[in-house]
Amino acid sequence: MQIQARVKDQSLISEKRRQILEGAIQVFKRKGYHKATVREIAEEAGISLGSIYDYVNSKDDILYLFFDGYATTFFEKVRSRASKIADPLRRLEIAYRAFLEVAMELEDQVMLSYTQARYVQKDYLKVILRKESEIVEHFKRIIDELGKGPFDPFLEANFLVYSGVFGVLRRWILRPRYGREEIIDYLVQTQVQEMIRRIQGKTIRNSEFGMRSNQ
Amino acid sequence: MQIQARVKDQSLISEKRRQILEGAIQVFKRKGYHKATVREIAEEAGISLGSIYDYVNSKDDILYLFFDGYATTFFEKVRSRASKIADPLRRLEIAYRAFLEVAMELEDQVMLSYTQARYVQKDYLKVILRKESEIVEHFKRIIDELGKGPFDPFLEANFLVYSGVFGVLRRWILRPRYGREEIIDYLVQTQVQEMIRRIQGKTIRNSEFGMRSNQ
Amino acid sequence: MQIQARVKDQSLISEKRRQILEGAIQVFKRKGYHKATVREIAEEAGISLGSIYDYVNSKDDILYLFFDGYATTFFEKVRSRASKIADPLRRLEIAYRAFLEVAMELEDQVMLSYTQARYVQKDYLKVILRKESEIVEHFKRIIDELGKGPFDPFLEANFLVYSGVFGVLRRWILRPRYGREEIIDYLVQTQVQEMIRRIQGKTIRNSEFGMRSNQ
Amino acid sequence: MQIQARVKDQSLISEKRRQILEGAIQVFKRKGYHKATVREIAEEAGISLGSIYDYVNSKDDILYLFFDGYATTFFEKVRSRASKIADPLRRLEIAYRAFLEVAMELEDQVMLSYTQARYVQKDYLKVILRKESEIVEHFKRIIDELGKGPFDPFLEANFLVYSGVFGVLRRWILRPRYGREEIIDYLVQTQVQEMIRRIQGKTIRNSEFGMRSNQ
DNA sequence: AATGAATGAGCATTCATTCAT
DNA sequence: TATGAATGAATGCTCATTCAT
Repeated sequence: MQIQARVKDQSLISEKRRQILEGAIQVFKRKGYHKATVREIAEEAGISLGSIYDYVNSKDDILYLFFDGYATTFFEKVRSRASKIADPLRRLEIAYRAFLEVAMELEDQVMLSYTQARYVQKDYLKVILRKESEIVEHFKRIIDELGKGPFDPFLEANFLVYSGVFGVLRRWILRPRYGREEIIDYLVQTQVQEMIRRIQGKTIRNSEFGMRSNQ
Repeated sequence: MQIQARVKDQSLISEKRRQILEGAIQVFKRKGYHKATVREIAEEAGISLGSIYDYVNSKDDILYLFFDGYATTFFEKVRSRASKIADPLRRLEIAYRAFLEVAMELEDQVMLSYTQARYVQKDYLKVILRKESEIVEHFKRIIDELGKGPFDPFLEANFLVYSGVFGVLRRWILRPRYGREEIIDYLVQTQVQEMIRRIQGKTIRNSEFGMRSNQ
Repeated sequence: MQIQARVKDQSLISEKRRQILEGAIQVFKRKGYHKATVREIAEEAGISLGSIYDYVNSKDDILYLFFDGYATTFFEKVRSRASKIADPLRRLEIAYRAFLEVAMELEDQVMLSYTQARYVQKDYLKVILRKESEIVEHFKRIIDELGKGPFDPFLEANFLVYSGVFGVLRRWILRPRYGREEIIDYLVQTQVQEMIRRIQGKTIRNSEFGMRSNQ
Repeated sequence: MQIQARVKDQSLISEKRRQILEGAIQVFKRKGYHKATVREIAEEAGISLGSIYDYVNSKDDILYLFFDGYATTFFEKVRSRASKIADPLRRLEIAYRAFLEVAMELEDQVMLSYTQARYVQKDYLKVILRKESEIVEHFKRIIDELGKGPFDPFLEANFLVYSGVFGVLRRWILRPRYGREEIIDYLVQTQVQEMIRRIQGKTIRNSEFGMRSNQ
């Protein structure tokens, strides 16, 4: 889905749109999509109000661009941390951990994505959902390699992804009590480890499992 | 938190507010809180525009009343299905199943609750969150009775509740593929059964576990 | 100008209208005619909202009734204090002093009358102005008896009446500094005494002039 | 007290505000502040409804701007006609005459100022009253130079100013009968001349007094 | 390409008035 | 007669979008 711009220079378009999105995210974070005004976004982006419409056709477009950029970034970040480790058990853990870390890194965007999704126009929504489902597919492929378990792997993958944003979506209740790592460990052990057990009947011991992937 | 009404008759207030909320939920479902107009809510509720303001002081109040009613109803429904069964293992399963069923029953409201929560005014939000956390407490108490497990029971309870709305929040992707019962069974078995296992080290066999609680 | 009432009983009408006006004056004082709501007037009057419309046809009517009542009361009060003293010099002073005292007594109504007059409907306005001009006529007649002076007596009478509400209309600046009597004496001596001097060429000595008429 | 504008260009702001005020005064004259709608003001001002809010934050602001502009203009006009004549007797007469002429020149604004003053917001009111009291101070200073009279000079100054708008506030009754000059002469002779007499014991003969100051 | 002033459709809210009980 | 719930026209204000410069 290509958004039309009045301006021709492609590299200028990318640069300005990046600027606009940066501003928009700040404003969306503060007040959500609806209460955000284009004026405020322009100010936050350090661009003139009129100029926004040289790069975007409507306020809706900004939301779409946000989702589009977010989905792309998210997926790329997760994939870039994918390991080449052959062992599918470790691969799943590492991929999930990467997902959790990226979700926390982009927590504002994740939050926005889950609360503002319904406001993108129908035709845009499809594009976004297609992108979002790539991440589910990514996990499904890894799960498939584990072998056949008692549940449909697509369902498992969907729940895994859903579980992965628990720390972000419930942060207002979790944050004051639990540290980032605590939540990550909890999720890795209760979701990934148990998924592996139920598919392969194996229990991975803590000594070899649950180590932080970074550092 | 009491919402003032211009009208005195309490039973009339309840009745009209119910009517208003019914209309509001329809409209919120279609367009979300912000795009919903009070006019449209009035129409949908079969009440005149001006009359809405006899029962409610602002559009914000309608959102608050929705959340308040939703949280109360939800909790009551879940609690009303609580069993007197002494066995804490079965109690947890039955409570969780009840939660899942109520969430699906009230799916529109659950959905709204998760996407529109940020739009309630700050002072109202506190009241609502207090109510919502009761449900977490409810599960925490049941979990506590299982004994001491490897994770903080409040964290476990929070995740359990979060997992319980998976089927609703992801319905657009799950619905076309999986039936209600399939999702319920999946969640009961992967979340409750495995939680029990990790706390008590017991595995409940499928033959005695995972049966539908209704019928 | 007769205001129609839905109710027949004349004495009931008078009584209720008095009640309504009492409430209305309180509210008008607080917020002026426009910001006063009929609901608030009803509350203040201790009468039901709907019932107001049994005695009055519109909010405008209330304003008219206020002016009508005010003008009548004012004139009657001033006239009732008129003396039978034959000396026209003393008569003028006594009448003016009576006017000042009544204006201060009814200061809220005087104030309302001067600030809200423009909001009565055109056809009502005529009736009110006719009544108000009676008071000017009253003074003109007294002035006429003084003899022929250098200025048109109607102009003199008008200014006299205008000067008489100085203490009320400027009370926010005068009140903190000057007492009631101080203002009255100032006006009597500068307006009445000098008017007499310019008409009759006489100066009334303070010993025989400027004494308070009451007590 | 500075009113914020969305627009930056100061000279544009002045120009448009002038335009808005011009329109507002027309509408206020016709229906008073409350019945005036912003829509109507916009039309009368030849500006779009939305644009009004680029120069003003609320309808209240328009009223404030009116008062502020009026008080400033009035004072400047009066002061600009102040003479350098050393004789304080003549100075008082000339200043009063200037006041009367300005009041009649700005009669619509004077009228509005006296009837709509109560509708400005509290915090704005202070600013306006401070400005208005400058004119009283102006006269008090001139009176002070006449010497010590029987009454408090601040009280005298206040009444003088009050008397000065008689012709405007009572125009509906005076206008059909008396000309502008007739009213001016009446006020000058009865208020200023007699004030001088009572302070200095002098009578200024008509031959040297009461001549029009212009032409 | 960039700017920001101008536009007006759209919305929440108020309140005089009506009318069923 | 009295009551107060119901009605909807009217109004202040916002904000996405356009367009002249």
